Amino acid sequence: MAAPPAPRPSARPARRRPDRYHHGDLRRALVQEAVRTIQTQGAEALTLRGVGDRLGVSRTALYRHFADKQALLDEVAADGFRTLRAALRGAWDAGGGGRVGFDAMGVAYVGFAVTHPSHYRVMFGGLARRHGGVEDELEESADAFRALVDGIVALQRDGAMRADDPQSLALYIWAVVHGLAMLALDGVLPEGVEVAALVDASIIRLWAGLTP
Amino acid sequence: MAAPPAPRPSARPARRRPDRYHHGDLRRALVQEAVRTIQTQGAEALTLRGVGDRLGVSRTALYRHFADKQALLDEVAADGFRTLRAALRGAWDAGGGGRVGFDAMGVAYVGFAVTHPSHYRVMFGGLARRHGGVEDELEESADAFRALVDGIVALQRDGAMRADDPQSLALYIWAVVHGLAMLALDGVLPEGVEVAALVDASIIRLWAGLTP
DNA sequence: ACCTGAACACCGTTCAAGT
DNA sequence: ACCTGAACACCGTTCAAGT
Repeated sequence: MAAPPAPRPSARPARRRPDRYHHGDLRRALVQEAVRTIQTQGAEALTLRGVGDRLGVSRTALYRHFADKQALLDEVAADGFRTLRAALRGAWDAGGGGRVGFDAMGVAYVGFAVTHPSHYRVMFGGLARRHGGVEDELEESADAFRALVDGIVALQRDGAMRADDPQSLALYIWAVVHGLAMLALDGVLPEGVEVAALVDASIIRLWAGLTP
Repeated sequence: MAAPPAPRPSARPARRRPDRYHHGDLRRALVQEAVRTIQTQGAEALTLRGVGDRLGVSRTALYRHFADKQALLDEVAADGFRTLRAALRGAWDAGGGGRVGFDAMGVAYVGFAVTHPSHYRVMFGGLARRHGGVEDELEESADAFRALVDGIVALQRDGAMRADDPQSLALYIWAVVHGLAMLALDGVLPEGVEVAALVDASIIRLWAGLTP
């Protein structure tokens, strides 16, 4: 078995190159650490000091890569929309498209929110601010939304869904799954109501309004 | 017409009782001021110092009436649910019940969220914490939910809505309006999409799944 | 270019003290 | 009982300074 590749062999003159700067890509490391913190401890536990500490970096190092804390959160949100879009496309493909694939997308959407509650909240919490800096996030969220519209168009082509404006239908469907996700996250579902069962039942109700 | 009842006539000996402590009901004043601040400046602008200042009271006076800031927010949320419930019942009654009244409730629900965005967020943001202190808020939110269930039962009695379990139907309908409200609040609706038009179209789609 | 340490303004909360 | 002022721990952010 070959030895692991020497890490940047000529890059350290003495023993470690005085441990100059910790990261080749601190920006990425910061986002990853923020995502990890949010997922494990919640968004309110995310402090710049904590992120820096855990990365072995000063608490102001972050400002070399982000304008402020919100800019870091925007990047976290964009990352979440990328993951969500991949989950939606994966569910659609795994279901072989059609109504099965479409339903799988709905389940996958709520499933993402329920398994990443804090991340999901950050994703939507930041979108409200319409001014500069959220372009990346808006781009990614639009991409995720497009996965839904694509499914609708495919279903319409097969005559499986009514021929209304795809974007209008998509907004309505998005509202349904987003509403289910938020109700589940906010813990307002009465005792004994399983999220999965509610989602299944809702998708059946939903389809009654979507058939041609 | 009889004069209005005198407000505790013997309760103030001199003229104002040396202005001792500012309020007969500081607790209520704190909640009102918090609601006002949230409505006009947003929830992130709500600081205990600011509320105290505006009421001419020290910044720690609040702790005589609330365990902490979150307890104040819980009260704010409960107040919001009371207002929401009244708006829903009012819409139902104004529409004379039936499908017209039901649709009016949907419009009123989203309307409340859109006109009180920060308050609406506080109402749901606090519900997630299942531990002590939110009982008032849970009570009020359940009451608002009941306004919806009552409407469903009435419609079912008239044969205007399918005879599924009212609570399950109510959760589904709540998810739709809550999803619409949150999408509108989070500013993710594409340019040119009017909230009112989206709500109207959604209610039509929704009804397709609700008729018997 | 990239990172650091000290400093600043602001926050929620505690607590001994006043009436 | 109800309120106050000083103090504490914690936060995001700025900035002059280091390499």
